[in-house]
Amino acid sequence: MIKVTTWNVNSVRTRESHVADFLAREQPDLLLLQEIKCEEHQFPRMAFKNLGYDAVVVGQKSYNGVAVLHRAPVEVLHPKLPGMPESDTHARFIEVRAQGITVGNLYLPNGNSGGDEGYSYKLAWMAALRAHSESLMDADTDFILAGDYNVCPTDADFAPRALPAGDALLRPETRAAFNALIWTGLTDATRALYPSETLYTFWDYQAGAWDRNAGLRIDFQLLSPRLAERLTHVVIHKDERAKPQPSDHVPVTVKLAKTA
DNA sequence: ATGCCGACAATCTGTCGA
Repeated sequence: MIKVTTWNVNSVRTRESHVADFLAREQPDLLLLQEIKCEEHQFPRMAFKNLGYDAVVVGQKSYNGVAVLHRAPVEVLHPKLPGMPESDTHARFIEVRAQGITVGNLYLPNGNSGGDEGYSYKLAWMAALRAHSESLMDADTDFILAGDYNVCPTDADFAPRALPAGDALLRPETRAAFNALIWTGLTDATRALYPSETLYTFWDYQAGAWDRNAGLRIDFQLLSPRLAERLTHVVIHKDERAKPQPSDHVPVTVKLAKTA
């Protein structure tokens, strides 16, 4: 069995105790973090090392940033998304190899800020992610692409009035790009096990979104075909959002059965 | 709800998030 969790923590330094509590309680093999909002030297390694977890970190000052916490050794395959230009300095992707699986941890651009340029960046990022998935499929790799996608793929993935019309998370071009990624052969783990339930992974801090359950489902674990066949459990750790000083996102865990 | 909350950098207000 392998257990992998993705979690946009909205600052790993602010959420250090929440992350430590989660590791101690849930013991995932891999914890994929997004929006750590710090540089690598600021990452609170010791708090997690004490629990038996090491970290590989791709950080930057103030914004973005991703990390993978792991108990067994991992190999870093890519510290940024293949296909994006060198000039792109956003810390949004890290891919590791662990326990016979390639795991891409991603923080996809929001696309609502920066005008046309900001939205074009989102679409370029999604096109590169799709191309990367195709290349992994062509190589017959077992892989997971997980993280904060900043996409509501269908109208079932956001609460009524939780987003304004025309938001970058639900524009037709955004959804088309997400579908194109899925159509490389990926399975949305949550929908594979819960095809028609109302499920969210994010609730805005504003406007009482949590109290009104005005949420979004934007955190996904997408599985390559053989891994999809091994999928046994998906857990959306909704209780994390009710804690004091929570992230606006909650963790999403998948469990995959051992290979036969 | 083109900003209600929250994090960050800077220094108190601006930017970003989704």
